[in-house]
Amino acid sequence: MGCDFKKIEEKWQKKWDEIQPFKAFNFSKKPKFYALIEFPYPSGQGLHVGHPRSYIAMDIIARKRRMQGYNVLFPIGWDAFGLPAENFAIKNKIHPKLVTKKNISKFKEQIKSLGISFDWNREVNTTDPGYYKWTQWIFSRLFEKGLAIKEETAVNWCTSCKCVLANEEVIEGKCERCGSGIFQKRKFQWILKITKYAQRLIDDLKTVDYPERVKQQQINWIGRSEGALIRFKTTSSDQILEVFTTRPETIFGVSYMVVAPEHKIIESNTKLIENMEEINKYKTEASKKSEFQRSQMLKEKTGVEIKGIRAINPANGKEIPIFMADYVLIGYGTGAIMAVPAHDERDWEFAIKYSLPKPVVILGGKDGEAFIGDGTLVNSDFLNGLDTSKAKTKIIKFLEQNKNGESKVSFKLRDWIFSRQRYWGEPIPIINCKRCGLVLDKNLPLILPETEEYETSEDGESPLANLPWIHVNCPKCLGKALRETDTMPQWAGSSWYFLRYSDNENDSELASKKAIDYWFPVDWYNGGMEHTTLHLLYSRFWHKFLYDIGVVSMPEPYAKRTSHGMILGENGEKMSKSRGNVVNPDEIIQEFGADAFRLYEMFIGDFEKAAPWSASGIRGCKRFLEKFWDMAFNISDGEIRPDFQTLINKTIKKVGEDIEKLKFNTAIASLMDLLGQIKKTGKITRDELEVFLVLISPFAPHVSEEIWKRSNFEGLASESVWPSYNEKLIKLEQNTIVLQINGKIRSKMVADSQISGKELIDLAKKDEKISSIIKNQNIIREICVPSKLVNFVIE
RNA sequence: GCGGACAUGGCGAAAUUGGUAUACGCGUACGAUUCAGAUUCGUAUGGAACUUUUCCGUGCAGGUUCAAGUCCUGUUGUCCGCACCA
Repeated sequence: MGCDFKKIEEKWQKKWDEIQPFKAFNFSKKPKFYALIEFPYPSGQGLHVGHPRSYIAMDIIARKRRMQGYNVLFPIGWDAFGLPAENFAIKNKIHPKLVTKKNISKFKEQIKSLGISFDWNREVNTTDPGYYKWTQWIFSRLFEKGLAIKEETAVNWCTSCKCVLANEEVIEGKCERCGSGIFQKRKFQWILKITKYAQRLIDDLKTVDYPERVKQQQINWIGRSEGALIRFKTTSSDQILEVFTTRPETIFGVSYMVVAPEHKIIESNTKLIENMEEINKYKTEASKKSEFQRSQMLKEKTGVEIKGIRAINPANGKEIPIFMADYVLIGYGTGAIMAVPAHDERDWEFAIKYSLPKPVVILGGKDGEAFIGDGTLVNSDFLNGLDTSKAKTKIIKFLEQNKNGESKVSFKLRDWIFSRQRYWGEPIPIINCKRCGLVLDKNLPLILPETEEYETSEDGESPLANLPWIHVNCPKCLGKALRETDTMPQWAGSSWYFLRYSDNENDSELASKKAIDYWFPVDWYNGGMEHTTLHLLYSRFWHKFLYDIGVVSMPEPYAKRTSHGMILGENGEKMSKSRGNVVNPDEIIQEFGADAFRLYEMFIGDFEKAAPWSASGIRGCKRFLEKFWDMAFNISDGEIRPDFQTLINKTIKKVGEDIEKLKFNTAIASLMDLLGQIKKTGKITRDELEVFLVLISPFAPHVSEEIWKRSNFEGLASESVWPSYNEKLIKLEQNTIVLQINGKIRSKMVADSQISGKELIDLAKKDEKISSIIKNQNIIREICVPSKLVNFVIE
């Protein structure tokens, strides 16, 4: 009997839309389960075969939870602000709003064709004013609490996107999106003080269930280091040079200071500095280098001495020179360091190049290189003879007493640069008033104005700057004022979208406290590793802020996070248009059906690892479904046959446990195995079919639903009850026992699982093969693993 | 350079506390069905040899153990993250 999968799939997708078996209920007597996938950016290329890997996996989990009696929230939405839609709009002269709308409907159609059990009533869209009203609302609260500030800082500038980028968006010195080089530029920007939450973002990782590599990556990104802040007086009357160091105990080994090219000591001492020309030249050259170029040059250090001012070592009062060099970064610590060449590799190289002294203050190093280990202090006055850690404590105490420094924790994490010179984003609800300063526009949502000109200008001004929209009256003094023209980055809307799902139609709050308390935390969140130091970190930060102001009741949004691997092209390379190895899910579904597609994506390999697509691999999944279809109409009334009790109970256990561990590939393998065993008998009983249908339905829901219906089971397969297994039935009455001599397999036998170890050994000795070997041999040891093996050790 | 992960047939991959290595699928070969092809079904499929049997096999070299894909030490390779972070 053939099977028209396409027709069946359409039929059940329509039916599910009507009956809505996947609707989540706010407040229910059932236990709640919140399953979340990263909502997609609806790009013009449509759905990629990589997207569904996450959706199908969470769909399987969501479907299983519903069958286990949970009130499941499994929502989807659209992360629709962002550059690609805008670039497409510019190129094709279509408003990004229209492009986005079109893309969303395409995505929606594609996702629906996969039969994912999303609750479509909960759909959200970050570009909807009813949604971004609340994104702006959160920004406003951040502003009120002083966590959103406008400041001139060094920013990453992408010349191609004509836009600033957050630190997290710079990958190997290049733009995350377009791959162009990034230059450092000073600019007034909106900044979110994520660094205020750095410690908590590390600490609370202990309270959540994330993969170890995700935690580690976040910890490394935040980059906590303990040390001291030390203030060096200078020969310029009121100029103090502040440095951060993790090795304050080496202070007697300081032979010079270094400041970053962007350091403000230059501007405030132009009169004292004797070689301004030389310095300005160095500064200009440094600013011309992109961050990528700067890191490519690695350890080749350059610098220039700042003549005219010297620093004074607070430990011994000695005067030392100050250099400017681009191996010191303005963005980390204080943008200045105390250089200890004998005990720091970078300072060592610099000191060699510029013939500076390298006084040794810790014993233990070799000649000709910097010693960075621990040891005993020498040449260090009152620290002499102490070991590194004691010296550290003592010097910090000394500095504190003299008010020249204190212990300090520093983070690599930089504040989040939050403004973008772009059209297609949430307007920042701030009004610039000459009299009142920055004033919140409380009239939300602040609607993104209509325009035909959404191209960024050459000078890097936002397209909004040219619109009459910017003229507004100050809400405080009612005088003439101007609107902020930068927009928020794409990461804004996605930093809280999971909250909106809990109560997506609320227009008086971002979501009611009651709904949030009911659904949160998210029980299981699956997403890509590429978001570990972007969305995942940003959203944890926002959630903590919302916790602090009482909007949410727990400090972490996600109880459990997992990550899927990428789906690669058939050649094992990353799928991309330019490589010509992109697989279009529409074509696959057209040819093999959604169920085969779903099965194959889960069967392809370890869920957490990258896996290459295989056109022939999906064929096997399709065959399996066809076999199943044929079998299901070769049904005979009756219970589970005794011969199948063990295997079926085992399979229930295996499939259930494997789903929880994301081992979808082995869950499917065990279903294939079971079907193969049943098929050998030429028929399937009704009870066997029922169990099999329930187990396979999360993986292949359409065909399961159809067979369920045709076999006259009650209701929907999607609403059936997940079976339990009987542990007693899993244990075999008889086992194959492996018989070994000196650890090598020599024979096998079948034995009752009840019999004792001693009896087993006796039986083994009687085995024909074994007895012929051990005859005339000295048995030194007899080892028995019940119901598994017997091993005789002979000389 | 630092941190993390991984290494198993022709391919994607399985393998509980150390206890039958290669489950399941793909591919391939042969056979059946067919006018033929596609599909489907059946059988076989790590390597080697003197083939009812034996030996060798989980990147490489050692070690622990009655027993190692699994544990330990060293080593090579691949991938990922960070990268002058003071």
